Amino acid sequence: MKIPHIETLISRGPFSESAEWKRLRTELLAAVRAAEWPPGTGTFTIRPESGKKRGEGNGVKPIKDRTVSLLTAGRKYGEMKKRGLTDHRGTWVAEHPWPVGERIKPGNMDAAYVLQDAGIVCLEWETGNISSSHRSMNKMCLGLHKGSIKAGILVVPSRALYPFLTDRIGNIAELEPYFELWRSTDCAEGVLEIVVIEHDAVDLKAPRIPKGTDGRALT
Amino acid sequence: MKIPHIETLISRGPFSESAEWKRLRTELLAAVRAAEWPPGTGTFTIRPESGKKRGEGNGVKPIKDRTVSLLTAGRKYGEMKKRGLTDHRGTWVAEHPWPVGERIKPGNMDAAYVLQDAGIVCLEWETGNISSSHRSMNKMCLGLHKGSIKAGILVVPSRALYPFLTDRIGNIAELEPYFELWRSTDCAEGVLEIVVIEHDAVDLKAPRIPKGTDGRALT
DNA sequence: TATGGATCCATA
DNA sequence: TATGGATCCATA
Repeated sequence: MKIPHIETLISRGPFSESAEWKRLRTELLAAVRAAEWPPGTGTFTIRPESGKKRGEGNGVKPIKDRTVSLLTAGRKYGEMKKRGLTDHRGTWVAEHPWPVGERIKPGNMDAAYVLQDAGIVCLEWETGNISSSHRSMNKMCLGLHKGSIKAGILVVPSRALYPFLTDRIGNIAELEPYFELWRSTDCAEGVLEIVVIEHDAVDLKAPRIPKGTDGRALT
Repeated sequence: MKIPHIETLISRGPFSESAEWKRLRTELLAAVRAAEWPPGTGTFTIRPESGKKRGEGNGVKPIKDRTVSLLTAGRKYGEMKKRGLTDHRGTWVAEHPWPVGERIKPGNMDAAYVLQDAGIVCLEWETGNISSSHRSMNKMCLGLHKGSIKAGILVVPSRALYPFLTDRIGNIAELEPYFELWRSTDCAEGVLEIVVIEHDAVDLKAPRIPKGTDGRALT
């Protein structure tokens, strides 16, 4: 997978300049670049078919799988907790709960790295509706505002990849008008970045990425 | 329709204390209270049937219609523009475009009041997915941040009304963890409020609010 | 093409 | 019940 652009919205304070963050960022970007289609090819080739119509084009669910599993090596927060493993310092963990919000638990992060000292680096890979990307960004901004995360990274498709995926998926173009708002987030320190992804190649003979409704009786 | 709660997130500067704002707010709340079901009854009676399952419960689209038409008296921005009417000062107008964002036009407001001096009071009635409420809030925060709107009001269902409507509709409970973030919006002046709505009564014999064919609905 | 929305899904 | 999706719709 290509990364045509990285938008750095916030980068402030000692952690943003630390060797640890540089290492984690490099690791994370390498895992994003390792996303592939079809599986096992080492590159991301998309079938150029519009995703807007029912049952056509490419679904989005499998796209992030390899990145998350490369980073976390299969460590999932919930499963580890069942086995009594609750100290994740120094590792990436999938499905890590959010440390913000008291009255309502705000769901899980796609992946998180728990720092040795204190704080969390959070990865959100957006494959939902564009409006869902706003919730992801807000969640990371809230974490930075409250000081409960040290860095937040959102991964979203480029406008070139967007038309081939399920209609109205999160994409960088529609987030741009809001950059100014997120840059102005009231936080003492931290990092907030949006990583843009794009297919390596287009091939009419590439298999479609299945949509979540395949094999299910929707008719 | 009942208004069990109004959450005032921002209220700052001269406009927030002006007689004009007090008048507009009263007008707006009266129009919200005038929402009704079934049409013509003067009260909002909901059929207590879960909206989560396919084809069951109540859709959301018609709920805001009466409020918007009472406020705007049928004035729609697009239609008036066609007839050469572009000065809306001193009136409420439906489907008013957003004055924020240059590279991408960020859609329309449900209703807006154009002030005599400068600035706009914006009403967003959220009947979309909860994630869509985040986009609405971000849009209003961006408008306040840039000074292009004077007030933003979001209308969302209470948690008591929520279960009877289409699954995952915007609701006040899921927005609460983010109040702290929106309160901290960097803006010089303005008003930001969330108006919570709830049915007046429940009746097993009330007609269902019809659902449309969006999303994963069939036919 | 572009944008806000509306509707169900998967899983804990 | 609760939460983050995933998918398709309506309209300009």
